[in-house]
Amino acid sequence: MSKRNKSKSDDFNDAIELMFFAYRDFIADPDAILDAHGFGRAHHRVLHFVAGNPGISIADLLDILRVTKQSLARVLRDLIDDAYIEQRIGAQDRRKRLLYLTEKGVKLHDRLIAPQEARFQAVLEAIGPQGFEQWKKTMRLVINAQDRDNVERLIASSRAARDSEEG
Amino acid sequence: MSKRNKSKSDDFNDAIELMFFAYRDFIADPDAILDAHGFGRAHHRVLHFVAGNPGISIADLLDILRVTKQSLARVLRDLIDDAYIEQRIGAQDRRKRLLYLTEKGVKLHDRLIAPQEARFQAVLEAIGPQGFEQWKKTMRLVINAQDRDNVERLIASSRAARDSEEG
DNA sequence: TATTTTATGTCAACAACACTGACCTTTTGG
DNA sequence: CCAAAAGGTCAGTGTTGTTGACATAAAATA
Repeated sequence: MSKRNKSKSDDFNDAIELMFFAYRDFIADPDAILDAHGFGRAHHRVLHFVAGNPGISIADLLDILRVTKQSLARVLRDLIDDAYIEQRIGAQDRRKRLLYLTEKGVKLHDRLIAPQEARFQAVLEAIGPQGFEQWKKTMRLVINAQDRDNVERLIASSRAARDSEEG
Repeated sequence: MSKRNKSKSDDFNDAIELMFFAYRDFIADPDAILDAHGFGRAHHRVLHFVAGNPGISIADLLDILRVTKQSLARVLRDLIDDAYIEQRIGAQDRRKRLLYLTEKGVKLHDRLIAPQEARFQAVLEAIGPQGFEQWKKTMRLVINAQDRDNVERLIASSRAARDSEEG
């Protein structure tokens, strides 16, 4: 018997490669749409998290994206100049610039997530609701333990934002 | 009953955000190690796929990474100059430059994947072997349908490469 | 009220990593 | 012999990230 059994290190290597390839395809979808607008992935990320967290402050957005404010400023400037995002001065704290998608911004964001939703629709159809829930549960475990609570809160708040629009 | 049920669009948005955050943490692990060597993520990707596919040609590596040869050339030059990777002229086709990790390259690659293996070790312990297999099955479905066979072949060949070293 | 801190904006320089386009050599295969 | 394939390289460009420094307005505090 020279044939080796499947080892743990095999399993983990599979997982590492699956993360790479799955993310590569997942993120490649919206690129063509972005290109047509002269935008990049950085713009996409900003649109997405402003969509999910309307009224978010610059500081909070920086925390999510984990980039410097100079880096954020560039893409945010593009999005504001082209009227995809608007800033409103905070009511309680007038130092804060609260970010909202404009109607135009909502439309672009919808177009960007459409192929990603379609991708997961196909996954859901293939494995069923239970399997899909299992997968999400597992993905949560891939996230750093100390970040999980924050991510849960973010996901919950973006649900709430979507509910109040669609509902 | 003003409370909305959980909708499909909620599920998909969860999935999209989980992909973002899981990948962010997953990929952040090796960065500190890379920094110490003056390398970046591009170097990591090259090391990883040469490790999994010893003797791979430039063209095949370009197919996997989906970058231009000019982009690959830069990081490959760094890795060859610092003796992490060596090139051998193809025996059958002398035009080909087959890539192999040196001993030094193997060591660096081992250090880079260690935190990622540890991450998935923790996931495996939390959900068990069955759940882990389910997760991998689902991740395969996230990959573009037309790419799945290629990815399967790649994963299989990197298993074989590891087996012949460790076994 | 005076001072400090916070939130944000902005300028400049730089680096990593991707791109396009062009051109070159070596080797293979018809 | 000659076209095609595999690879290397040079030059220029763009996106996205970084540091560091400095500015302003508003809030918080002494």
